[in-house]
Amino acid sequence: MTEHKLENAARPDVAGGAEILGFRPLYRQVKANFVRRLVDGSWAPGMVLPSEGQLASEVGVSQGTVRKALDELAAENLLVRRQGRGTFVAEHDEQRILFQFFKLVSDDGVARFPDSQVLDMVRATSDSAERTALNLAAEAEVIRIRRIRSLGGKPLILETISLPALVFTGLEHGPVPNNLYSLFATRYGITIANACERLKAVALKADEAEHLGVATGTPALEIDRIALSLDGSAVERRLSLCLTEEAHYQSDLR
Amino acid sequence: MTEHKLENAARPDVAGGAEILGFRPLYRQVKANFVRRLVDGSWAPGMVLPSEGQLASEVGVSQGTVRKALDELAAENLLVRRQGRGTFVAEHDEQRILFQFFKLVSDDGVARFPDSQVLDMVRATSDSAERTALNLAAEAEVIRIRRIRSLGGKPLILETISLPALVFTGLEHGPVPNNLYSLFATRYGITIANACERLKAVALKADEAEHLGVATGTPALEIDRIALSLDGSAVERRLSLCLTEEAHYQSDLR
DNA sequence: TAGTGGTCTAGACCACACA
DNA sequence: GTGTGGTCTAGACCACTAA
Repeated sequence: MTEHKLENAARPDVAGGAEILGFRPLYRQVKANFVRRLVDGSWAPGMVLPSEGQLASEVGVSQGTVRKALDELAAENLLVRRQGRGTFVAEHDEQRILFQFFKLVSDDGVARFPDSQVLDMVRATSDSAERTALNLAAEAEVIRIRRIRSLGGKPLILETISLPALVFTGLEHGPVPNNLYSLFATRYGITIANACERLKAVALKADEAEHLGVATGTPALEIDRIALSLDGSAVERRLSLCLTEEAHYQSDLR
Repeated sequence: MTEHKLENAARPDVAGGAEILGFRPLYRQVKANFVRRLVDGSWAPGMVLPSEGQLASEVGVSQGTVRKALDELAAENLLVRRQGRGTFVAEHDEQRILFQFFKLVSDDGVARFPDSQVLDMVRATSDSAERTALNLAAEAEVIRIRRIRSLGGKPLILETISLPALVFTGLEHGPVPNNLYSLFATRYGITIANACERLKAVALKADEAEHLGVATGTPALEIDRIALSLDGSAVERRLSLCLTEEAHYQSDLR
């Protein structure tokens, strides 16, 4: 049986162990413990977790404390809880991507997943923007993928994806699936947990415009995404140029 | 003393009252009760709420149930909880607006609140876009405000705000503060709870460009915001044209 | 019918703010 | 010190799912 211990014995912080770092609630430690299992792959996407009671006795806390840890992970979309069935490790299926990461929606309100057509894929020395985005050392190499994404046969997005070559070894040989994040998970054990995007309006350059079948200078929405893995490290930079004649970026402020 | 009752007596749903609508947890009813107090103004922005224990005995449930309702409201930014001090009704101060509603950030990463200069303010018949956004009847009137928002003296945003004239009576006479949402709350008792934004890239028209001091055709980020009040009704439409040479729209995907 | 997550309760204790 | 929210526990019962 695999070992999954908390920081200390029974009640680490209460029994003295958190003098400097301040107070660290038990359920946070339990949560960190669970995140570790997600990172190291002992809890893989799609799996059913043990029941709350089992987990509770395993880590030596009450069921309510386990519940609070699981609830937070579910709120972060890392787990999915279903009453009567169990708690599952979230998968990067199209539905989740569409819901969580794909904010470009057709103006008629229907959210669809675009298909993609790869233009080129190279392994090259990173440029400075890539190094900043991905926290790379000078001279580090990246795998660079360019593709066109279309909705209903109409080119909509010109996408440039940069990945650290050291992490995604061998990716440049082989096909590029439409759903990259699913590949990251299955082939490299890397879960994309969240991302931040910076949006600007830009005028398309000649070559960009040509790929999208519009005139040079056409305004486009530039989305500069940095995707973070479960452990918080930047693992993907994705620069998208989007036509917004018949689509828009949906942002909900709560 | 004001009356603040739950739907039924002690345990409405458990004691039979939720046959058709399905199950409605007690803490949701408590939450709805609390939202009502926020809407009708008996809990006004800035106020301290009674303690959890007091609320619990008032509505006749356990402290844990009240806690769960309060926690959800805090998660929705309607309340602010501070350990050792109490639970407060959220205010629309600059900090909150900056954090919750203002997503345009200078590229250097410093988030600042822009000043604004009103171009004009009229009361007029709504156009069709405004009627759709605000759910207005044909011929309904709106108050329309146009203003320039600047950061460090540099024009950044051309903003057109449309408000239902029937709701914001008399607003067109009188000064327009920089922080409109605070005015909505204090003068009209309307709390902006959340908003949704649709973003596009557009080319500036001649008059728009002139106001912003750039060339006609310059690409701009168009933000079409619909702001909803606590009760879920659309109370503001705000169309912003933003220059994104030195700023960007920050969107975090979790 | 058995097992899971979801709700509700009651009580103890901890961390924090303020007078 | 006193009062607040925050954590942790234990146990009962409810709602949902699947066998």
